[in-house]
Amino acid sequence: MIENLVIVESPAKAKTIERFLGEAYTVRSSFGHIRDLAKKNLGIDVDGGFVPQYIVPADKKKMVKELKDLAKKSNVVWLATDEDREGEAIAWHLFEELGLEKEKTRRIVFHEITKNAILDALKNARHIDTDLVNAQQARRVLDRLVGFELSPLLWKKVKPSLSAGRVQSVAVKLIVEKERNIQQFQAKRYFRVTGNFAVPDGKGGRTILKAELSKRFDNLETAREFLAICQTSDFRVDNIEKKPVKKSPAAPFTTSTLQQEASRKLGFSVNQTMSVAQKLYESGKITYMRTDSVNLSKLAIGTAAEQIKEAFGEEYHKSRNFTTKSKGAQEAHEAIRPTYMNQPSVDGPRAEQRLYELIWKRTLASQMSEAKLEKTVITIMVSGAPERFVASGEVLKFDGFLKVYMESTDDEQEEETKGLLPPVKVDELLDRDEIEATERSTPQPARYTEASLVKKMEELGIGRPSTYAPTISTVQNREYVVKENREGGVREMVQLKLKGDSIKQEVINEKFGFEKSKLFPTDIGTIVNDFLEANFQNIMDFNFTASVEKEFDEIAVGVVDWPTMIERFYTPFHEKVDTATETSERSKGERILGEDPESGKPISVKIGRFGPIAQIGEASDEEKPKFASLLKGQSLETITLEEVMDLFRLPREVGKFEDEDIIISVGKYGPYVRHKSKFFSLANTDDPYTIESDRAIEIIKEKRTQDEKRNIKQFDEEPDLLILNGRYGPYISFKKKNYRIPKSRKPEELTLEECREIIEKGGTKRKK
DNA sequence: CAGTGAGCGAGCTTCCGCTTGACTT
Repeated sequence: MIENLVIVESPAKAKTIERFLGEAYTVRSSFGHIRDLAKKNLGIDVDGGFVPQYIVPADKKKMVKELKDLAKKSNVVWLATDEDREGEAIAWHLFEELGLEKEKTRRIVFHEITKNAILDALKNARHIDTDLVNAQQARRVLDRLVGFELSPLLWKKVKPSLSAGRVQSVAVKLIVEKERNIQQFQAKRYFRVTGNFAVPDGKGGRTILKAELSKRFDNLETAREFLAICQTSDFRVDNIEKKPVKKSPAAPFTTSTLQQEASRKLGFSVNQTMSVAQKLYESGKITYMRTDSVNLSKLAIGTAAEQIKEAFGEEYHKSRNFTTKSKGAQEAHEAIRPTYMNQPSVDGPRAEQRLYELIWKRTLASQMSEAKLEKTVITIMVSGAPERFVASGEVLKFDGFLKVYMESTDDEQEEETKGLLPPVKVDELLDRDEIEATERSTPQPARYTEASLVKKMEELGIGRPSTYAPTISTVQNREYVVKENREGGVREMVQLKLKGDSIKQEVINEKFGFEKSKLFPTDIGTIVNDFLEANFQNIMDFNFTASVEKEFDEIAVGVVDWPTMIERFYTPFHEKVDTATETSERSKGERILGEDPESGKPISVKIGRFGPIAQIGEASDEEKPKFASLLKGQSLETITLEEVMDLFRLPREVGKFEDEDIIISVGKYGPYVRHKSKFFSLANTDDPYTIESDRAIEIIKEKRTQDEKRNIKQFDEEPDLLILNGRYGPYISFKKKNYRIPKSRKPEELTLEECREIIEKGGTKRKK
């Protein structure tokens, strides 16, 4: 017999709790949800009042049976799943599936994994909250209905295997809309004027006071006029204003803010952040990493305080409690923090060390004093013009939390570092050193990174901490969105410089528009988005989730009956699905761009069977149309007639090498050189339209030497058998199959006999 | 691994939110 069986969601949590509770308690985990809707026929009896059909997935059966056996032998079963909608539902599914008896079952919750919190929870047991469970059932059923009715519609109207859903479709919409904003964006040019003034530094030397003109000029003429006035003007200090400024630390990490900061400071993808955090959590170094709470336990606040006072002194400490601002936060856990605040660093892989350090610093800083700065603003009058120059500087009076941590921003605008300003007095006349008017361009809207998309989704209340990373993977796996780098362009900017008595004009080449690891919509993503927008406006509305969440809340407090709410949503929704099935055309994103000057046939672009293509002529023509695939980075929406005509210039023959033709073309994996029926990829910097034979031969030779390095060894008597160097180290390749080489052997010393032996044994087999 | 773009039809794809493994040759 077992006295007490406690069931939590996570095995790492189970281990910790078992330690706190002692021998009278057996602690197990459910590994999240144990049941889900059946996949066949929606898994919902729509006509019978939306009755869900739950099943235990195959990979959970063994675990559920084990729990069931343990539960039978237990006097009391404590359901200690998370205190939120999903956690309550997991408790209920456990109750149902394990066949628990009400008198022997207790529902308990805790928000932090500390001994006191757990002991406290045991004293405050309650029953399962059926209303809250119903709110979860409504959420689950709604998501299934939306996902499993919209996706098949897309298979019919766009392309097989596509998907749509309450969360992913809105995430794609954000990216599509951003791209369109950028396409429509009209940059404005303007002139920014800066002045350098020489000031005695009080030690016999001179120092420079940098200031910016409060006005920007729209064009070169007005900027030049102003500089001409400056030529003969005096510059006098008009006003000096000093004021104290305080900076406060950011709240401790949630999943979303951790993903953002790890992206900005460490360059991690959201997936990478989560898997590294998972490792830290499993080894007991940090608290749970999927959370929307900024709350810290009393224990953490206490140990942080000790740590701060000891390391930096009393004046650096300020205890704070943060409250969450994010929509729909359920706060079932603590913020993400180190388990032990007195450990500034940990052992382990570099990525774990770095992420841990980030978490430690952020948590510590959140309990530290504000930084105190003194901000100084100096205004300078120009005798010949009404405009004024303004110089501003900041001096750190007390560093406070900045001693350990400073939050980064997504803003890419270069902020000039402003330090201490030189000592000047009101009415002092300044020596003009140099005045510059530099042409600038208003910045285009910033494309999303993975992390900034998560931030936006959190703001809209779309998705949960456990789904941000998987959703971002889904939209990329479906090829709605691609993450990539894109080359920018170069533009000419005019600069005017007034130095001494002369004004010089110069043209500067400025790079712009370079994008690194940004999210771009694909043609399919755009077409699916437009199709959904045209037919399901309500689901694509950014407020859809927020408004259904309100209804789930009403179910959770018992005001609304859940099948009624679902019925209200489903009836009009299903009608729209039916209408779209019958009336909408297949969406191919077709655009007609013009006529082929040679044949007079129409030139168009659309989505073909294998992706975006350009086409000359129509399928109904006597002669078959000519086709060419679009290149990477080109899109149906923005490609021009000129660019399409270029596509038909491939494949090109550029010459001969070793008596065989060299052919340039573009395939599924980008531009390539073909020679002796072998393929060689072009580099990013090579242009398939202009590349000549010399460069093509160079590419062929480069690839050949590379292949030699890949080949470790081969045998004349058995040409099919190769010892190669691959992604996971050396291996044997034989008749299209690969075999692992035992670690104890040096690959270059293997004989043919030994290789055959390894093949015979089948290498190391995959374990099942 | 790279060229394709006819047509038919069977069988399959898909959601969100909880959780961890698996593991490449």
